[in-house]
Amino acid sequence: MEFTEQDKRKCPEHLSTGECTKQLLPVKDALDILSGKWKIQIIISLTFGKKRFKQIQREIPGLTPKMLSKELKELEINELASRQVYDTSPVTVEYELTPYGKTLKPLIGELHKWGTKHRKRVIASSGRG
Amino acid sequence: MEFTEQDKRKCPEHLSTGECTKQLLPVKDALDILSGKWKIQIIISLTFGKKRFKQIQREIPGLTPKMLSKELKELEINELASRQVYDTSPVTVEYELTPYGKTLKPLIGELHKWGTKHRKRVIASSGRG
DNA sequence: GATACCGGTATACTTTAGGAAAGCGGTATA
DNA sequence: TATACCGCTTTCCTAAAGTATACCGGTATC
Repeated sequence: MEFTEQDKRKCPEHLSTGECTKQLLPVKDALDILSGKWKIQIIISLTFGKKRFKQIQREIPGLTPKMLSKELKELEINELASRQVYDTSPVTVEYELTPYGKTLKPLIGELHKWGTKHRKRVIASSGRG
Repeated sequence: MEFTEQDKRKCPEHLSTGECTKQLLPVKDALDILSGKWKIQIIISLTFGKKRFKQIQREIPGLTPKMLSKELKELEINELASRQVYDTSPVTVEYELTPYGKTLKPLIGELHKWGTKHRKRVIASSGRG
């Protein structure tokens, strides 16, 4: 049996491949920055205002200092969060979303929106099942 | 030195913690489904229409059959994609986004939007640095 | 002097994600 | 008979992500 003609009708590979790869890169960039178990949780925590190290850790259950430290460094490198050291003793350190970091809000909003709907859907269907 | 009063002014923990954890769960749900190296790429590929197994693999460079198979199964379980088997021989299998899967489009749109801006920003600053 | 807070680091470990390569039954093609 | 396509699965392995635990200098509290 011959599939070639069928393929062209059902799966217009020649039309999609170029567009597809063009879409891929920026989406991957965004996910690189947001993925990982803790990063978004930290960002969300910071959307509610300045926070100190231990304070973030207390807000996010299970987060170890090693992970928090590592993630905060990455957020700093990507200029999404800033670190302020106050010359008190012992030192006070505050983390804050940068204006650039705040540009993530619509995206997080969409994640929240879709996640909420999905949650309802899953709960509803598990109730039935 | 006393930090307690300062803390209350700068870091209103009592105001944010409840809200923060409320935001966390749905966002984590959404990321659970989208994170991983291939899932979004596969979803994007499917937004351009029905695709066959090998066709998806060809469109996404580096994607092994093992990974594709695994990710497609997860997409099916989450009802984001559907699998259609045609009784030809050898068998023809087509994957397609479900209507529910298509509800991800705005979210992917935001990922794309932010990713694109970020990309420009990074390229611009690496040019300066 | 013991304890507890702060903002982390260091070390060692486990777990997970992902990659490489081969192979399966079935069919068609040379 | 050999090769190549389809839609996968299996096995083995590495690298990265994440966890557990202890610790550091400094200060304040009991």
